[in-house]
Amino acid sequence: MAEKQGALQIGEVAQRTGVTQRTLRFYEEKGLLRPPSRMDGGFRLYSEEDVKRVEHIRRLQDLLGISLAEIKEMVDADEVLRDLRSQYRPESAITEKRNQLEKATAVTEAQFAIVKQKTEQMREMETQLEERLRLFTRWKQELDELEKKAAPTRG
Amino acid sequence: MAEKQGALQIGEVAQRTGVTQRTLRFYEEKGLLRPPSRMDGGFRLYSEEDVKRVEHIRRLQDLLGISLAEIKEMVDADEVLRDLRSQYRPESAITEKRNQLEKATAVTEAQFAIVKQKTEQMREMETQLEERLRLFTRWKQELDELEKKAAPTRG
DNA sequence: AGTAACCTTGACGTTGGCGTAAGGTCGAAC
DNA sequence: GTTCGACCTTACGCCAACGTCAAGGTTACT
Repeated sequence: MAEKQGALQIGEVAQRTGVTQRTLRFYEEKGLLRPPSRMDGGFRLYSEEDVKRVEHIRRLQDLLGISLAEIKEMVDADEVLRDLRSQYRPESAITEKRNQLEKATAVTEAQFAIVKQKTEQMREMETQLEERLRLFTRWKQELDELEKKAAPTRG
Repeated sequence: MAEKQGALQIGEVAQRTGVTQRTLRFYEEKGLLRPPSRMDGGFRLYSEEDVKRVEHIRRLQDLLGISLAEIKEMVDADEVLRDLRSQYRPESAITEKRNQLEKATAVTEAQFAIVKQKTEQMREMETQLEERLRLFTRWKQELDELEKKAAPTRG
């Protein structure tokens, strides 16, 4: 029997996600990744879900440019989400579920607000740059005409 | 005679931009801000343009989440832009101007590409979060109905 | 001329996000 | 049963982006 079906060692995860092994252990240390299962010898065994998680973390880092502490909060919210999804059957403790759901909603709404605002500002910056590019091409044309006047039909 | 009309000391700039004086000196040190003029005693005197610049730097930091080194490149490009704008008269050295213009265009296009890509990804993230929120509200409704069935018309 | 508020440079401290050995263990193959 | 690459923990190192004194000079006002 294999340790686990289709489990990945840290090296493979590192390759596939583009981060270093150090980074993976670091994320685990900081609570961004749940401690993965281990082989008998102690080697870490990651799942495909873990890979997705790492990619998600990196996207947040790259796009939002926020700290790992903040990312941890977001990712913890995702964890709540998974919990809700998995044990959606047991009808016990409905009020607790509702609480979790409320909390997850709140966190997600906060994220959404941030992302929305940033998206808007990004759009503004985009149009600004676009305008600048147009300005440049106009200037180039002006330069062209200046040169024509200065040296008309030479050669 | 005032040292300069409407010039600002470092404290005022700090207040207006929301950064510390240390940060302003730091940016100057790193070449992100041109060394401002000084009073006789050595006090820094900033212009309104400098204020805009600081705000721009912070926007880039916040929105794009990139390093100050990268921001410096962008801001340097802006400087070229200003140069072009100001000495747009002298018709000497047209080819040099064209060169600068080409360079500025290239840099701006690179920035634009980055910003465009990030904007797109942000939009994706935005819609993902939106969907998640919808999912949550659906779940809440389901919970409501579950409760109705479990305890019908009580009280 | 005194003084409070503001500024100067210099230098060391801090925090986040990892990098990089050092020394030992594990796993598979030969 | 040894070899060898992948992995383990521990721990110190490093850079960016400032924070935080310290010791003094400047300005403006009275």
